[in-house]
Amino acid sequence: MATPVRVRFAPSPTGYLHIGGLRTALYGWLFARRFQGTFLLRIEDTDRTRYVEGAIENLYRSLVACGISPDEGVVVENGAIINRGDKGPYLQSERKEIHLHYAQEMIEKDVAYYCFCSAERLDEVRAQQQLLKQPVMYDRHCRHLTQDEAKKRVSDGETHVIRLKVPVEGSIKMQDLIRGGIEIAWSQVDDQVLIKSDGFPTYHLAATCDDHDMEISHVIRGDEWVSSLPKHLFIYQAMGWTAPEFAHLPLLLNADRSKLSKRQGDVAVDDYLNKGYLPEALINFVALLGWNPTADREVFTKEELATLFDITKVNKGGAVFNVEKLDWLNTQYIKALPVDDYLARLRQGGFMPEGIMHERAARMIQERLVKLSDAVEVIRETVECSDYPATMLVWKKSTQEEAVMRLQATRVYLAGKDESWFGNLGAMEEQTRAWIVEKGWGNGDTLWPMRVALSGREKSPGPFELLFVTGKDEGLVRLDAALQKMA
RNA sequence: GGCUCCAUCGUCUAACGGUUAGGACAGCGGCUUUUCAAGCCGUUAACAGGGGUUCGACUCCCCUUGGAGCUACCA
Repeated sequence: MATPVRVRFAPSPTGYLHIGGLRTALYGWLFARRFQGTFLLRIEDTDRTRYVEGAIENLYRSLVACGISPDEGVVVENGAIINRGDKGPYLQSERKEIHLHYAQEMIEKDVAYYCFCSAERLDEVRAQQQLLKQPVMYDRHCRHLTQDEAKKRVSDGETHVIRLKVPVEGSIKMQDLIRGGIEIAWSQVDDQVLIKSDGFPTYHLAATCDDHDMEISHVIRGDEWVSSLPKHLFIYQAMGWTAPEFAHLPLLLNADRSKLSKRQGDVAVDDYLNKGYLPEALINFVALLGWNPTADREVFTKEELATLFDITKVNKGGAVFNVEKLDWLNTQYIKALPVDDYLARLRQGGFMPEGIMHERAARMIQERLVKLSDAVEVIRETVECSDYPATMLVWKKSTQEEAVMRLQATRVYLAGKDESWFGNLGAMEEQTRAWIVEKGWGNGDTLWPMRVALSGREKSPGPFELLFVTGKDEGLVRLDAALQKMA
């Protein structure tokens, strides 16, 4: 590839990073990595009415947490939003003058015009068109004003916008990396507003000019933009610029196949991270929504994905965000975590109370966690011995007498062991099983009462895991309590 | 309403004219087993419908149906 690959992720600072945004960003990142290109972050904040305080920081933090931080563009350092790179500024609101300049240039080239129509008039036109079931678009009332007249009204201070003067006839054939060819008739394309009456640009002008100025080689964005592609292409052509390549990503869907939205589950990346989904798992999962590198593998690091990524193989249809598969993936990732890393993440997420028993419990449950936040409850259940009826101590195929007898023997057996013996799960289990065999007992009639005595629960981790967690002293205390219950 | 796009198991997907349509999640069954979870093994389940093109269509074309997006001085 001759020109360097430069891809941007350009969200609006209207809240948190949406899961769909994460995938868009990820595909951009993967694409950039695949071709040793640059991944940059631009903030599209031209709509001042929708700006949310702190949103940029949140967006950035989420990207970094997922390991796809930008190489260039807007970055947050020590809490401050700064521009990194020589194609800035990367905050669109700081480019207002540049956009205005381009818009005026377009007026000179006669591919844009001033429009003085009031919001009321526009509403009326729209209502009328809807009533007649006609295509709803601007009626081009001001398109035929002479430039001199229009300029005079502008200099007289009349409020105005600048609109794109798109062709009225023929059609445009466009190429999309994912969809292939798309053709749209110009009769279907509106004279879109480029500069709003407040002087700020709309997305169409700002994104197009900025992509050009920032030398973006590939525009990777959501599906919702395909229908405005003609306008963007027209701007490139009118300005004499070389257009980048485009790739429009299919949408992420709710279970009912509607556009992924709040309501049916969380949509903010933060929500998932806070619940203890590992960023690696989230990335892996989201990458596979709409694309798959092989026929027989599911678990990939993002570096592996980057070497395999082929944007032309991305699916055209939308993909349902299926949390169950995310859960499974997350379990895989948690299990694969080195213990220290695992414990550190539990602490960091506030999912593990301090205390030796809690830490031991955390080690024991690593395999059974779906997400880190589940640890809170599972640790508690593993550490605490809840109250229970004496009858629970009796195994289904056994009797109370036998349970008492086994528990007594077990107590004596365990009392004879060193504290350190309880720290080696493997040996503990092996030796105890051998001891049971030696006694001629059954696993069920011995281990069941032991496990219930240690946990107070019908369902719990195994007796050896529990002993590992309680240690010698607490273990004996619980056995005594059980014996007491049956006395 | 108009325009554009999309369509393989319930879900995510593989297939790039010739396969018994493959994998994964979920489900179901079994093994293991002191319970639960995990694990292991097995299994149910799909080419939306109709026309073409072709010796041969999941793959190409058309129509129908269904779905989605857009249709703002929001992005």
